[in-house]
Amino acid sequence: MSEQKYQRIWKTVKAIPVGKVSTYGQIADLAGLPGRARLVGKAMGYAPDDLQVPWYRVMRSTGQFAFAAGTDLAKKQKGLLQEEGVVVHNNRVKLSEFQWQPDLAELLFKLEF
DNA sequence: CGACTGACGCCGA
DNA sequence: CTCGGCGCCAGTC
Repeated sequence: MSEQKYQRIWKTVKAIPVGKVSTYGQIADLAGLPGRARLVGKAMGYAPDDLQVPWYRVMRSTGQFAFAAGTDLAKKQKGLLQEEGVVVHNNRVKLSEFQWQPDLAELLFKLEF
């Protein structure tokens, strides 16, 4: 199995700081898998609980949640983000304000690729 | 092996 | 802003 890819994706997602969000596409790029946004989505679903991957900080490139408004997961995601101070409006987040802007030093330190 | 299915993304109408 | 269409790729049937 391509366990290796998932490991890299999970590690990258864990590097997202509290109070910030990222997108599936951005994670794919940072994990060295450009164009594999869908794979990131799968990786979130397969992520083991004990890894404590902050999947709720990852959304679509539009700032929309990955789930339809009203669903359990969407509500959970909204709650968790608001606890971190991220403003959520109509099932979406203002990326221009909350998207994670990783700097090289941070990536080298946390990802170690 | 082909068809279908997504926690996606971009572009054009 | 909404649709439709296409690219992408691991899993499943």
